[in-house]
Amino acid sequence: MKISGTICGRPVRVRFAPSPTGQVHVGNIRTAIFNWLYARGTEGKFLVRVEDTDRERSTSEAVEKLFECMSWLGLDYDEEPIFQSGRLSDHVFAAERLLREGKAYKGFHEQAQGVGEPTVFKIPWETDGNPSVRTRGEVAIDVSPEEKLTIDFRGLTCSVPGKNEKPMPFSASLAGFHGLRLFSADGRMLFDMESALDGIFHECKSHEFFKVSRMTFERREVFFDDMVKGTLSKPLDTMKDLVVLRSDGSPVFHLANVCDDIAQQITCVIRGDDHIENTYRHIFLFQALSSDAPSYAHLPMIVNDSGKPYSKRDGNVFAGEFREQGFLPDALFNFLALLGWSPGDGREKMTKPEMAAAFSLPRVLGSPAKFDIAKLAKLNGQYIAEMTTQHFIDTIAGFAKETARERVLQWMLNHPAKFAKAATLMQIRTRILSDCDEWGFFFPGTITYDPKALRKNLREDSRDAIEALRVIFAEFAADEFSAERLEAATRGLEGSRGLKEGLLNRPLRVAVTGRDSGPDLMLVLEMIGKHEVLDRLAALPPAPPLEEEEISAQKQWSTPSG
RNA sequence: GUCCCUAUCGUCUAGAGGCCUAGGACACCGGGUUUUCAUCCCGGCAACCGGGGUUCGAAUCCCCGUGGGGAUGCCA
Repeated sequence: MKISGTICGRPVRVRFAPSPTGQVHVGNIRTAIFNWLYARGTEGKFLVRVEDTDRERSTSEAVEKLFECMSWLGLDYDEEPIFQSGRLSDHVFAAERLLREGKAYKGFHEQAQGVGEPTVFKIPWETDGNPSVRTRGEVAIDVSPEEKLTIDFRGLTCSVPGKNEKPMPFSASLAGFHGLRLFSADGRMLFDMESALDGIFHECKSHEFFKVSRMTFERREVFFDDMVKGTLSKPLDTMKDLVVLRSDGSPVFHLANVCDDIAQQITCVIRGDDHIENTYRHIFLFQALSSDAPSYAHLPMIVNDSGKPYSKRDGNVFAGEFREQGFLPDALFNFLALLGWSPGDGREKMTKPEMAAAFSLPRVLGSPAKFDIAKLAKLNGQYIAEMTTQHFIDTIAGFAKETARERVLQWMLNHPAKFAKAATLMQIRTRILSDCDEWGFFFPGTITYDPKALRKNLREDSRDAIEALRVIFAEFAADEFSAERLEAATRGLEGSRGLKEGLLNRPLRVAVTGRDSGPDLMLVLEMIGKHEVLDRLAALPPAPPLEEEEISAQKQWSTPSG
């Protein structure tokens, strides 16, 4: 049973609106995922809008990467994507309309000669009957009397006492100051804006005051019900008018974004909570353009260990990096969906349809989440473990091709049967696909030795035993080189030398594979084959000396603490 | 400075006033299985930021702090 696909009767339409900057950040991916989940869970539409107005960074290559990333993750979308750059005339037209209707004005500051003036959207003065604005009551604010206070249709500018009474510049749109009155230090009223309103708005009158030490006004605030965070609000007297068209006539993000949301008939904007401040202003823009503001859901950010936005410095950030390291798209999708959201019943590993069915915006957390790569790796390993062996082999093969892993490709090409067998043995211990780089010991050729393993497991006595095993193994016919016989021979030597059963396994493993852990040793030996095993046993390198780092680490360990 | 958002184990989270002796997962530590490792199973460690209220009762509601983040652009 699916949730109804409508809000107030309108079918759900959400969008993913990334800027194509070459790489797709995990934060953006998660935003896309939440949008997608919401659309799919409500039988709504998931749309894409490429916000490519930053021409410096937006290249066709970047756009291509973006779509490639979405398809990799299985983020299928419903209508033809739109490109913001192609909608320039619409944006400029909207700005002209705002100007014509007196909802915007030209010029903000004194501009340099010869340069045009920006178009500025005015936070509307008149808000009676506006369902997004409410009154919060009378407030009084201290003003620094030594600084000038000016009022005109563009807003109020003054200074307010900060720390140590030091005047801090303050400016805001006029819309926040209904019923404004200015007072001097001795409590005398200097100005009552009510009577001056006509002059300010119709004759562009400007007022200047000195020695104002207090102002009172009726505070009003813009508010909306965020589907994630609940009711959010901001006083109008803390807001400024915003530029919608630059001096050169190009639209800024706010205008383009709102126009396009209107054009795409977006019913719900799901985006990062770094946009909350924008939303307060966008609501007025929607209204000014005769459109109902969509509902909003602001997602908490993904942060690093220090609580800062997760960035390049913190490890993998881009979809491409996860892909190259061998994370599976479904695992990454699943993991990211669980950052800030949970189905509430303890389920973690879920399919896309399961997530879509369980997803709901009110269940999304309001607080930021840290990116824990270890948990992703575990989940990725689970996805790998649950593949059929054939699927795993195909996945590794595809991955090796895609990431141009020459060595791995050579193994596949030259020893297909052995490769398949190696994959079978390694699947359960693979967490990320790039782990396949470590499979070299299965195949003929030089192997690398873990120096620590070599030192620990191949001292003189065990080297002697290994040599004895080599001689025994050499007696085997090639077709007798089976796990059972190898096992029997090894156990036999241990018996005759009075060694504990199994004691030779580790030295033997290190001698042949270069490492001290891995799949069943005898199976591995059988796979590698008589010829190669004997070669390696004969060419055993000496144990390397302790490296300096390790020595100092050992010293630290042996130092009694406290 | 001002404004906005935010606060449960190290991490992701469950938690809608009494089901809470705060549950699960990852990580970590022990034990079992595996002659290793991994998987799997069992167990352990480990949290309600602080202070005030409201209430018979607060992790949960309110206020004030504090910490973290964001905004304060003719960036997106």
